[in-house]
Amino acid sequence: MRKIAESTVRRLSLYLRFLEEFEEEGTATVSSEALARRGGTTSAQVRKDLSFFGSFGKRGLGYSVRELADALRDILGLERSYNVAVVGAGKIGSALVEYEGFSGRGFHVRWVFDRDPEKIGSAWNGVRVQDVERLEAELRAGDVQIAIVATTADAAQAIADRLVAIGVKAILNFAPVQLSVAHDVAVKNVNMAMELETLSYALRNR
Amino acid sequence: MRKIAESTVRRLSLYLRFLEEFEEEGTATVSSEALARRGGTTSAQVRKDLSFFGSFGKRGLGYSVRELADALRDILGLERSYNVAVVGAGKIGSALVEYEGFSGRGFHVRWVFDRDPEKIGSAWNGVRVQDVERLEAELRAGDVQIAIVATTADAAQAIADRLVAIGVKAILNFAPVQLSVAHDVAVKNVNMAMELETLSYALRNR
DNA sequence: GTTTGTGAAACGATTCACAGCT
DNA sequence: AGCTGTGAATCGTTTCACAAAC
Repeated sequence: MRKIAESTVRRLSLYLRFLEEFEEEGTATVSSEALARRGGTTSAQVRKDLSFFGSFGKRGLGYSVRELADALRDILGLERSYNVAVVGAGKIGSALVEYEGFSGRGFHVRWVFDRDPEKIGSAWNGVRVQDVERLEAELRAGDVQIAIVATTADAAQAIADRLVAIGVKAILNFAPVQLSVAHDVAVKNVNMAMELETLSYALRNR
Repeated sequence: MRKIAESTVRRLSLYLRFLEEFEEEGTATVSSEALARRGGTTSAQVRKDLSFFGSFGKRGLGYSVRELADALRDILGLERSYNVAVVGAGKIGSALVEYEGFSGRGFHVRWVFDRDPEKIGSAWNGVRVQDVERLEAELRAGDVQIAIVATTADAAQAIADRLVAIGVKAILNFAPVQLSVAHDVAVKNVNMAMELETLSYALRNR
């Protein structure tokens, strides 16, 4: 399949959210224009994004909200469900485990690891915090698809190496370091300090 | 000043982090090549990014780590400090308040607001959680530059409207909605479900 | 008449490649 | 000799504009 830009995939994910809102509102069809307005983009952009994957609309009519939402879930791989492991039971890890938006979309946190003996053994949202030493033992047996690294900066690379060795192919990294991994592993970085710095830059020029 | 791409600003922020690492390691000068390697980009990209703001290196030699770091802090607006208000004292809000990476970079959380009476009055990291009804009263008096919205999806837009009315010009939004604000207000969205969905898409094609 | 789907045009970002400085 | 700074070339993304479908 042709390579799709990251920006396109992010917009598809946005469109899906809007379609679900439309669905709740009871709207049966939408035009590319209506979707674009809600997403702060243009109708041509919406149509181009969709055109990479097929044709989902009816000319003169627009898109069936239900059908397009199903198509997007299929494109994004969201009909299946994912087993997620969180490494690092700090505040961020804890926020993620309890985050509603995950399980509703098929992302199930099955494991939480930490190295702090104070935390090991406590249960979070029904998931027991385990010693990070047991990472390999637990995850090799289980069927983990996605790992979330929410450790300190200095521990993150070593954890990533261990996750990759186990066979994890997708990592969401909250530690403020650039992880280096084999090129067939997908890494997404969320760096809150960096986000604030781009805001700082934006404020500078006002 | 010429408009700079968001992607460029994000890389500058990354370079700064690397420069600080080099500084700790005691390295006095770096080449664009060395910076590029650490950031997973190219030397030409590094030089081009910097060239938008001036010329900071010495031909044949590279960049002084100290000088370039200072220049980047200046460009990003990080020599000043920011007063930050967090709205929404859930898990995410709490993670942010205690996040080390913020105060070290001049982002000081001075206010935390919530509507839950159970939370109001408790102190977080030395900051007392206040009733969100007092948002205007508190922030008009204080000098707030950046607001972090960490409320539920349904409350976020109303909070954003109130923040903008007070004069806030920069919002970091963790609620999974697209905020609509006046065009002179900078909004950065961090949407963890969306990040996981792009990982889901990445896994699909392996 | 309305709205899609899509080549072509315009725009923007990255990479190349080299002159110029140290 | 080594590395920066930068126009020019390339590559990728977004916008335009319109023929085709309903």
